[in-house]
Amino acid sequence: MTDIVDELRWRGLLALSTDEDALRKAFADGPVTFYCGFDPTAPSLHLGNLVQILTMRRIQRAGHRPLGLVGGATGLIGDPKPDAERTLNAPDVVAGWVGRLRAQIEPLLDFEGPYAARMVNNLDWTAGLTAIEFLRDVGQHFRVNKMIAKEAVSRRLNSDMGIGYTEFSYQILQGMDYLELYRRYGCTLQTGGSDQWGNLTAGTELIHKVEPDAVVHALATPLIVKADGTKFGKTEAGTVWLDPELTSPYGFYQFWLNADDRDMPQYLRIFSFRSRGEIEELERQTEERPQARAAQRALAEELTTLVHGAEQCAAVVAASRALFGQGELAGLDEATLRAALAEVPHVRVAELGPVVELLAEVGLAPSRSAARRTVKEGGAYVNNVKVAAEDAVPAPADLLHGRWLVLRRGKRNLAAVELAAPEAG
RNA sequence: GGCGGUGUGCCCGAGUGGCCAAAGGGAGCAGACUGUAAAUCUGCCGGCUCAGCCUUCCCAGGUUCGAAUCCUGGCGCCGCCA
Repeated sequence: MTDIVDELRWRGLLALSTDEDALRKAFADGPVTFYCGFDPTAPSLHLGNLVQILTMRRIQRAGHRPLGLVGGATGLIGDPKPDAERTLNAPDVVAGWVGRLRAQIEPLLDFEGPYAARMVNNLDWTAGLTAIEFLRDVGQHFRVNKMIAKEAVSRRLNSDMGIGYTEFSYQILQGMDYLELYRRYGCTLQTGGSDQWGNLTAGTELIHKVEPDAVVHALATPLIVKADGTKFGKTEAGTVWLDPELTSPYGFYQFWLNADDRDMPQYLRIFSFRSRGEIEELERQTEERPQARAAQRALAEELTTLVHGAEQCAAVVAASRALFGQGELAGLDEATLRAALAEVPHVRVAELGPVVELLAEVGLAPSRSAARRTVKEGGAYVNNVKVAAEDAVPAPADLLHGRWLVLRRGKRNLAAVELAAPEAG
């Protein structure tokens, strides 16, 4: 059996750690209770958070106990960003987000058996704390000299905007979390992104001070850097969220399917639960037959199934095939067509207007002027047939099953138009 | 509080009275090529009832036949001084 540290290293998930040999020994000596925190700063987690959840899942599978922490308290304060002050969210909003994040993390961890996971909320041990207790009992262990040395804090201190006391205190709260989890559950490892390194070590340092005998560790995953230099986890539409309301399962699947070949080895290792042999085989296929996109398909299906379920995954795979199948739209039965179109932007009209109007209405073009340009450039399609004239109007005969039109702009921007059924009687 | 500077389209940035819907770059979009990838080349890149018209250059007034460009007031940002 492979050592989990070796595996994480092979997968490129190990950017920083406190003491690798000590950590390796701890893993070997028996179940390690470890935690990773997620702050409710939005109604959903995103792909960056998914790296952390899946890393927890990996460590759990290697025989260790995860604590999934949702930051009901830290989410009220805000982790300092190097470039800007965060806006504070209302307590009831944050509380609502706590519940949503929990629901996203839980299905990805195992809550049964000897290595059962547990969810915790740091509001539980901070809400009742008085200001005096906080300053005397916790504050005394933190040296401001060290606190201002942390990357995000020092960047802000050296900028014109400075940093507010609220955000400055963040690392104390996160340090307390680790100490609290050490005391409550014997937690001896915290994982997180490398941007969290300062916060991770704030915790280990605090524990070393107040629990001299404790041996605790921290482990950070690297920032994912794409081959083209752009930020990972974003599309033109913005952040890729785990919540199906914010990013449709179709959009989620398409994100992976459209990944750059050069990023595939990295993505497979970080996100896939396939064996090393299978991953290397997929990497080989990408090199030999890139046009088949075997790795993209495999990873897209694996992750869509994991996050959205097998049923949703099958639906979006079918939808993608139907919508990108070469001109076979007319051959699709209505149920398949309807399911496929449910995955793309959709508009219902009472009568068929010009193509330019439909493109703008369904959102494929930001304005009619832009839609007109697209048609002029030959980038607009109705049912996979290029629109030739600027003033073209779809004919009733173009309707699939008497009511559907598939609009496309460019190669991959799809939308559906549905003709509302005529008034009965 | 004083003095000086600055505010242009998604971002950076040129433009100091008409030839300005506004140079150039970046981002983005489309086409060719392809594999729903990357790279490259070409075109586009305020809106509209599109060979024309309408609304823009921080905001509000003013000068002028005509203002992104000049004047007055306001607001924001930056720097130096107190």
